[in-house]
Amino acid sequence: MAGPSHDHHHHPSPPEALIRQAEEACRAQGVQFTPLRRRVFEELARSREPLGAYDLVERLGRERRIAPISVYRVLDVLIEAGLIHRIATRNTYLPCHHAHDPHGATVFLVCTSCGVVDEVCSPDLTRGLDGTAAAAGFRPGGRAVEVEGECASCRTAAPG
Amino acid sequence: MAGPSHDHHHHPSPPEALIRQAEEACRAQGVQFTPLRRRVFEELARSREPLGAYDLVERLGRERRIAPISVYRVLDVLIEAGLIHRIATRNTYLPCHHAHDPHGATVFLVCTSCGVVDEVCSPDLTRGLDGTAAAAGFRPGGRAVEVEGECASCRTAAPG
DNA sequence: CTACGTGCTGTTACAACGTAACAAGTTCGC
DNA sequence: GCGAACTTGTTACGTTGTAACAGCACGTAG
Repeated sequence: MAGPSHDHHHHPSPPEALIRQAEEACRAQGVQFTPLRRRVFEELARSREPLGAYDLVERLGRERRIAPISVYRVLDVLIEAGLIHRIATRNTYLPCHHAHDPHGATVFLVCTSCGVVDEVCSPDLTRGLDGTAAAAGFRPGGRAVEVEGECASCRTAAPG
Repeated sequence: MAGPSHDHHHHPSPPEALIRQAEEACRAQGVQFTPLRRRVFEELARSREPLGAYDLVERLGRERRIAPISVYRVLDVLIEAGLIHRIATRNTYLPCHHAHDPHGATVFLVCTSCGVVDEVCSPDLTRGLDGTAAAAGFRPGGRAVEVEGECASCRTAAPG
């Protein structure tokens, strides 16, 4: 694992850029970027950490009461359109930070200390994952992988 | 990825063997293998698929009413002792099928069709995962990875 | 034997997460 | 206008997970 690698973790995009990209992606896919969907996406884009569905209910509800079901419906649409991801180990959601290689695996590095999630892609990992799955005769669907641990900032801040 | 591989998916152990191993592991760790804990583990060991906490509540409750909290407490202990795993994407639990290399990653191949979960280890994958995490300055904790897809049986049964 | 600590389970009530069913408003094309 | 497709609102409910406290079993010190 020495030498140059294609691994890279994203440089976090500013919320405005993310929102513009989301709007554009919706137009390209023929998906409506309604006010409610925009508001949900904005909250996720502006949050440092992933948010739970009820976090969104609360934040949107400060302007006008929104039912949980409405938030869940919006989240489903945004996931379907590839604009956000769901972190299953945390029941939280975060905006997608880069166009994904459809043939690559996505890894979410979830920091158990500060809660921040880094979204990375790796050809090495994709190979390892595909090889492992193939050896078991398994055909992976979306290969979204979540790994919990301690992020770089937290490691240096609180050495263990 | 051609040629011999160390990848292997487990040959499912009979429930009795699993239970004996669990009992032994408890003794070795100084953890009590109480009747309730045994019953929970037995249900998991005898099930073809992972079970949810409330599945266990129902199954154990056929003999005598058991509260959800009791089941959750037992599950926590068994997880802590390394005897079972939790599948976060499904909110279900399954017995651990092999002693884990503490330096290796574990992958759960979750079949979206039949629900069966295969637990595999792979040096290739471990390398890919460690490389990816290292590139981001991330120190992985338990590297449990869940991948959804279609298992070998379901692929041949219902070709897509 | 009593008294106390520790660990496991029971009981009750509740919090958090997620969804079903149906009504109503909007947009678009005919 | 009229209907079709889509979006959101409203109400109620189902599922998953936890808090707080009581009781019981067991060992051990006095």
